[in-house]
Amino acid sequence: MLDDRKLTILRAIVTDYVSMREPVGSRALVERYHLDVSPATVRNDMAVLEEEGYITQPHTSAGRIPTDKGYRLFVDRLGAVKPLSGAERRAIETFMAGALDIDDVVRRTVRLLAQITQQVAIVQYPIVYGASIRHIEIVTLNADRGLLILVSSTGKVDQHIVDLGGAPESAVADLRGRLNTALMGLSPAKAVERATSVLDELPADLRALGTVMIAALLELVTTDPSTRVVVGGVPNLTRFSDQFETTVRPVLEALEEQVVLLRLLGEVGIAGDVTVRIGHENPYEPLRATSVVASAYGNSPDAWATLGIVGPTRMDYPSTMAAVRAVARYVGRFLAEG
Amino acid sequence: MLDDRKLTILRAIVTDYVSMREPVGSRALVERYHLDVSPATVRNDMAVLEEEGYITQPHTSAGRIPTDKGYRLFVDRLGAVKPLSGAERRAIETFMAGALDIDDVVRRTVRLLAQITQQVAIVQYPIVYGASIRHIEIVTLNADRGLLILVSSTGKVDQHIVDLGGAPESAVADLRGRLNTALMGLSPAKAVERATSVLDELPADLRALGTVMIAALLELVTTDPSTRVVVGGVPNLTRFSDQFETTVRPVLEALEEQVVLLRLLGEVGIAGDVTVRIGHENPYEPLRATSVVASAYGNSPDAWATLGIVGPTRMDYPSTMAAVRAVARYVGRFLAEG
DNA sequence: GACTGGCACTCCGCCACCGAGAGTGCCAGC
DNA sequence: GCTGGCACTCTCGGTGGCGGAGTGCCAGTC
Repeated sequence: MLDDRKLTILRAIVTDYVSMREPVGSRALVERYHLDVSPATVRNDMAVLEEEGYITQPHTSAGRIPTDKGYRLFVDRLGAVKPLSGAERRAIETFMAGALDIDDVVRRTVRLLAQITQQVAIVQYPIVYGASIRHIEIVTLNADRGLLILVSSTGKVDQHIVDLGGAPESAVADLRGRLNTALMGLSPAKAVERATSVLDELPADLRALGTVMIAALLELVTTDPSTRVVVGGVPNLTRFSDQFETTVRPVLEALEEQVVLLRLLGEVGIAGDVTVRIGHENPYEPLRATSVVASAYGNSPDAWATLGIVGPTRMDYPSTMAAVRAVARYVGRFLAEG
Repeated sequence: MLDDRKLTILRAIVTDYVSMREPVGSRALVERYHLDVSPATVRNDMAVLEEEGYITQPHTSAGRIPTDKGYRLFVDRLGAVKPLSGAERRAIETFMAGALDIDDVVRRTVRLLAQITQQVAIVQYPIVYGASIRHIEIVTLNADRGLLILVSSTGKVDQHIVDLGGAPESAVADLRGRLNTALMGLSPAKAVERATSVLDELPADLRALGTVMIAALLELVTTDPSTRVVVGGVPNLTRFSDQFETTVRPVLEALEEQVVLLRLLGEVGIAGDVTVRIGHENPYEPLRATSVVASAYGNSPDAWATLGIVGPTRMDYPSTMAAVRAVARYVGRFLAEG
């Protein structure tokens, strides 16, 4: 159905439309891409492509623009991988060098990604599957309030305010010791399991405090795990002021909701493979005029999460995909090395 | 120079322009505000107001709009304080109820502020001046890396990755003990002072580890203090799509830079007083078409910081100021109560 | 059968033009 | 000091004409 020339034409339409931002016509196509046929022939092919749903016309007697389906075919079969420029490679190296801790890595990653792709970047905090509990601390702030602090083997620190109910310092110290010996080195899942039996073994006078504490611990372990997402490069949206209602507003609204962002990043493939969701393929309806390019990152089983960018469907997919992949790989290595 | 009627007219122009979003003319003014004079008289007054720089015309034969100077006078002398609606009061109560920890309070505050004012909200993390060091913990992650954790009396937890250089667990425990006894209960400033003398008292075998650790401690205490800022309500910007270049783009760019945000919030008065910076009064040049309404919050010396909103100069100052003040007060009380 | 040149047609974008409407400044008069 | 009247200016919406870009189709050619 689609012979080579038609595919070439589709590829040309996509590249041209992305760079020129205008519907592309048959004459321009033959001239710019040295197709050795006449405009009329190209028109015939375009008619077929349109019939098949790969391209469309904004109005009669305008050039053609790709549909979501057209972009999809382009991404799947036509886009040549565009290698990163030297400057981009250097940017990646220098951006990440000297990162301090997890927070810093994530912050730098999001900036980097936004800068290279010139789009809005989203980075999810690494999920620490293989992590184990390294230390549990209970700090009393005053007679009533204390702080439960949980340190994981990956260096992540979570805290939760707890009500001590006026328990004496000795009781707190006792409980801390019990919790540490019981839970140290366990995975979160195992810790949850074990925690309830710890509760049963507690002497009566620690029972009340222990219940509160383990509830807090449970909440830390279950709810928190890196549902956190960081966003950057929002001003890049201003490049699309002509698509205010279809792109700028919906993206700004999506960025406000962590839940939406997580859904957007969700269901990406294995690390190293870039997933592209084009227009209506997005799970979040208002973003039907934008595309998401995402990838998992983190090559160790210890740290694994996703990152990506959001932009108008009319974007330079080869470059963007290359950039997302490169950043994902680099950050993955960086995390693995420590 | 400016008699009562002229002031009334200026007030009317500001209120009308803010609500109608159109230059306001003499006839409309007389009708809507029951001024007992003719349009011609109003015109004469307007001519004076224009000469004095309080209002201006977008073009000849258009109505007048306020200048920054006009808004300034309005805010200083003319704006009647608009009490919050019942719904707004209830929103404040319910939004904050059930906040878990400092992070949660800040997150809720920013949402609340954005929702009530319908503008972009900015909240700075509380600076803990009166805070003292409550606990210092050192957790070893592996042979080389450890985590220094600092808990303050306000429940804030900071951490920093440190290089243990293969020091034995006993040395780490020893150092932890020394640091805790030496620094517990001290204010950050005092702790910095004291830390260097702790270093001198260390036995030779702890010297290397101690140096690393105290450097990390110093960095935590000095650099970190709540230069963090949280932003919310960005989609509210889309209400001003007609002012894309003057409002939307510059604000998005400002939001990307923590430094800029801190400067914007900077130099506000004492808690409870709302500071308004109109247009060119802003320290950040690109925001010359927008205003900042900010207030300090936190009525205890323990926790003190600023919050505010950014929006177009054409905003409802009385309502916005009332909302900012109300939220600042409420959050202040909330923090003080614990 | 595939490609091409030619041609009629459509639609957009631009510009000029016009009239209505809103608002002003100014002036003479009360 | 205020007012009614008047001429003037400028914006805004609608209309019409025109060039250009691009298409679809058809008959003809290789």
